[in-house]
Amino acid sequence: MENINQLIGIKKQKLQKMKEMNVNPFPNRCERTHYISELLEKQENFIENEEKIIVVGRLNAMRRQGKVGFANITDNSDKIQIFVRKDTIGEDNYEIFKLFDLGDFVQIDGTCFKTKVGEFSIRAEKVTILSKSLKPLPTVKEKIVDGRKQQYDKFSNIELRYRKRYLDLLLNPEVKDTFILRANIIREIRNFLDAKNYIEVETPIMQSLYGGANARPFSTHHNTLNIDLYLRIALELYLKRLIVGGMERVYEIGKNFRNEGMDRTHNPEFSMIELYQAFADYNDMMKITEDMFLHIANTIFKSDAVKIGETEISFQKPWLRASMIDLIKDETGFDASDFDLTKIRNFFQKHKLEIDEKAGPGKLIEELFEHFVEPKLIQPTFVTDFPKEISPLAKEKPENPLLTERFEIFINGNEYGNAFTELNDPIDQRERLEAQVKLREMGDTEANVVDEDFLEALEYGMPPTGGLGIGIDRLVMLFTNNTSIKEVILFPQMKPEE
RNA sequence: GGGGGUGUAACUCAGCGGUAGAGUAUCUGCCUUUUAAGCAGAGAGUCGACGGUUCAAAUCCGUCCACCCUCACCA
Repeated sequence: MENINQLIGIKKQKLQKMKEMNVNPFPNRCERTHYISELLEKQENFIENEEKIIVVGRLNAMRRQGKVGFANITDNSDKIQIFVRKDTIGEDNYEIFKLFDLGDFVQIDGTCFKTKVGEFSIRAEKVTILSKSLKPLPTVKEKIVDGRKQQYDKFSNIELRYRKRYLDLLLNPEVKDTFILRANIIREIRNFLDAKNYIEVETPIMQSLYGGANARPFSTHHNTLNIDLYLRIALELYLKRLIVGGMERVYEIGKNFRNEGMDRTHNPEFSMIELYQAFADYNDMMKITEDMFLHIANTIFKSDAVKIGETEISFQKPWLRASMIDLIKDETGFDASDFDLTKIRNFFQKHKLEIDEKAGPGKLIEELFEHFVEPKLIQPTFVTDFPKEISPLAKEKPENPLLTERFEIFINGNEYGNAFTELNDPIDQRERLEAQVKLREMGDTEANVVDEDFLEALEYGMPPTGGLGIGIDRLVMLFTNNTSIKEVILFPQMKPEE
């Protein structure tokens, strides 16, 4: 502790010296004629014209040698070496230069040239402090070995990286790349849907009733209204109201909040896209899913596939499609199609799996799927026909009332999305939600609640509709080859320090 | 919640019962084309927190905290 204060003290002294020299260490304005990347792209031009240029950036390396010095500065576009010579910039300005620290933001006026060893650089004619850094940035040194960048003392402490993401972004360029990719992926989702005449909407995050998923909510309180509110756990029920309202194609990209455990694939607040299309069903949602993933892969990665470790995941159509019950049968030989609870429980016992006594056959079938099948679904797969018992918002299959027209998307052993032919029969919907309430009374804290306003909307009439939800964070993980959700969320949830 | 791991200087790490170490960063000196600049020197630490064992604890033991991995729970 003493030490860091000492380092800060030294920097404050330099700041004080600048003030004594009548130099404002935090000026209000600066100038810039070029981004660094613009100089690098047309190096020869800038050298030949001897054009006066001005760049701004953060100082991230300094090699001073007597009356001359080299430094590297970085802006949002790239980095460049600057060459500062006492004879050129003058004695007073050189005194300022000597007070520069790593981490300072500076403005460099000068011209471009190549050094003796051939590095494209800026010969400074004037250096200006733009913002003095008081806390020492961790130092990461780089060296190019055989054309590859070798880093030394990389800023790699995971906890520090997440808690101080600004340092992570600054010191680990690949982290910034991940979040740029995230932004691009979301943009391409929008482009894809906008081109199909979907309307992007925003629905309430604070809701007096929550629904649309099985999850425990966060709750809060509105003082003026004096009511308790919940943070949404899904977008679903409000988007369906819009379908009732005649918006035939809608989507929303936004955060959901679930008051549950956290791990490599779960953050309490996470981003989802949900889209709904009137006069469509879950088959249409499969097509949209395939096309959307392909669109992202094609536009951003110029490819139909991504590589995860040694595995290549191909998004080429058509993806595999198989029903949950068939997949279980293929994998284990067990036929659960009759939903015989005793038979299913016996199968659980045979495999020494823990049985949830309160669970019905549908829930247990899902558990069998998760245990035996899910990890093996590597290539993109639509797992279809979920038990009705665990799908309270999905329409049942006409030929089998135990099942629904629902699918989930599985890739590389993980779930990426959920979709169904939406239940639009208000009487059936009421029964399903009331069944959920019974589950809640039996202690299931994640069961749905009855949303009378939503049911009323259905009573006015909702057209046949297909709906689809995809986890944005996991999608980004997939496309950026990350195994932790914290790597794709800028500020993941952390316990407070101290 | 169970199991395993990590926590030492601003950063990256070594040390694992006997006076707290290295590299980088910082400071001082020398140095007008360096690039992980160099050379010489200096300063910098409640060894995550609190207890215990011991003549002696960064090191052994216990409790707690944070983070990571994993299983369970959960989308």
